[in-house]
Amino acid sequence: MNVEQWKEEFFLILDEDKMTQKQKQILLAAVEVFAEKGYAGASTAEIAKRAEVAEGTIFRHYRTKKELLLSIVAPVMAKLVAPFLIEDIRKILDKDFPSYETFLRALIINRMEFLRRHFSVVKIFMQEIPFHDELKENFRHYVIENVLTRFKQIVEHFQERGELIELPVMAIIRHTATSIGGLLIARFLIIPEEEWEEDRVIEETVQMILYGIKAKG
Amino acid sequence: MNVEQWKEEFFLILDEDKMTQKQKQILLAAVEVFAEKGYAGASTAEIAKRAEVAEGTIFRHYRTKKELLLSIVAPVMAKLVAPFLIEDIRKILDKDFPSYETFLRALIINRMEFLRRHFSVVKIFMQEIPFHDELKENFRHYVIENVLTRFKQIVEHFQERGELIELPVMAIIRHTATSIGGLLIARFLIIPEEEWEEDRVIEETVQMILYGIKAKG
DNA sequence: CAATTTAATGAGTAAGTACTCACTCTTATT
DNA sequence: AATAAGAGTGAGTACTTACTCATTAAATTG
Repeated sequence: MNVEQWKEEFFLILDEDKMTQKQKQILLAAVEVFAEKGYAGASTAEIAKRAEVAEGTIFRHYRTKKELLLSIVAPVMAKLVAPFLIEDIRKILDKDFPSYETFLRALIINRMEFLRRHFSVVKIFMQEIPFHDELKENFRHYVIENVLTRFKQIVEHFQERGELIELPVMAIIRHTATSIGGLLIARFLIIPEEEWEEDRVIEETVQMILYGIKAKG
Repeated sequence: MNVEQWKEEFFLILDEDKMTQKQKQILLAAVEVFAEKGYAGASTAEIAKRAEVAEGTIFRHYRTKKELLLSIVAPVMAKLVAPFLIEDIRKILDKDFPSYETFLRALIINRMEFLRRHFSVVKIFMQEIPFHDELKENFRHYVIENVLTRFKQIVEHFQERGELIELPVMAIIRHTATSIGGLLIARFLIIPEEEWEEDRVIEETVQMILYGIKAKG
């Protein structure tokens, strides 16, 4: 995966201007090593070496190794829920998303773009979640508070309009999220080297989510 | 999660009889610590302590820490693909699985039972896959060789019979696996404490996979 | 340009780390 | 009961770990 690809975007999330050159090198190297070996398996010595920086410099900017991890992961996690941060989702519905299908398509494209930019950091985040209570807590708060409540509104909206079946809202959300997540994992984690016709697989996925895989008639 | 629950089954996979009492304690403790802190974050000192065994005893039975990890993970991985190991899947189809729906339902129930028994070890396995090439290689071989080829046969079979839509086989497999995986992750990882009406959510999942979430008419 | 703050260094430290080994204890075999 | 073989031990080893601190270099300010 190409470092250059997400580098700029990554520093747009942090406030890059207030960082020294060496600090940027440290973050870049840390992302690399954390993604490769995991937090526990990564040594500050190696991060320093790859950043071409003295080990002490790391601890001038980050008091502990864990603080370094959080400074990488936290801002990306904040952006992870971005598409659900819209103040009043109901104003967006019908206008921008006249159907669940339109919404679905936009969501998939949006999340694909996000992962293309921040894959390394998201990978670190997912790898480390089981071992750090701060991450777990933070994630639960973000997801439940923002994503889940908005997502519920959306599903209920289209259920009221008769476009979605009357299964439990959580079941529909789970199935939608799961199907999109599966596509993203296949695309970026399992077989990233394959030539993906993204437009086609997105359409296939939308179709399967909405109409299932059973033949009609 | 309940240790007692999977303990017996776990030792059925290994050949328990040829192990000493202390060796069993070591394995049990290792599973516990690996699941909690990850491989790199787990120290042999702590494993020994929890197993109530001297640290040297661990290395009497396992030459390295990694050998200990593999001895836990390998046999469970072998069983992971069990439902697809049937010699000739075509003999099973139509007789035991007259429809994809029947097959789906059986698969979900089977995998749920499996996870209920081996959740800790599967968790370790999934946590460590990114960091150990042996695991990655082994998994790829098992999955591609066994699961994928059989699964392809099954999907093609029901496509020929006109029960499944004519999307690419891999797309259908991905969507099926993804939907089941999502259910299992929600059930055992994200909200295991919730009271799950398993029969109901299984039926919901089967329905959504086959018919989607769009209302008819 | 001098003064002061801030960034960067790398040798040093105490607390781990996985693993070894000479030894003892237990169990099975003759 | 004597012998052999394996299981279990825990102090010891060489090495790595995250983190500190006195010192030097660079940048910022009056």
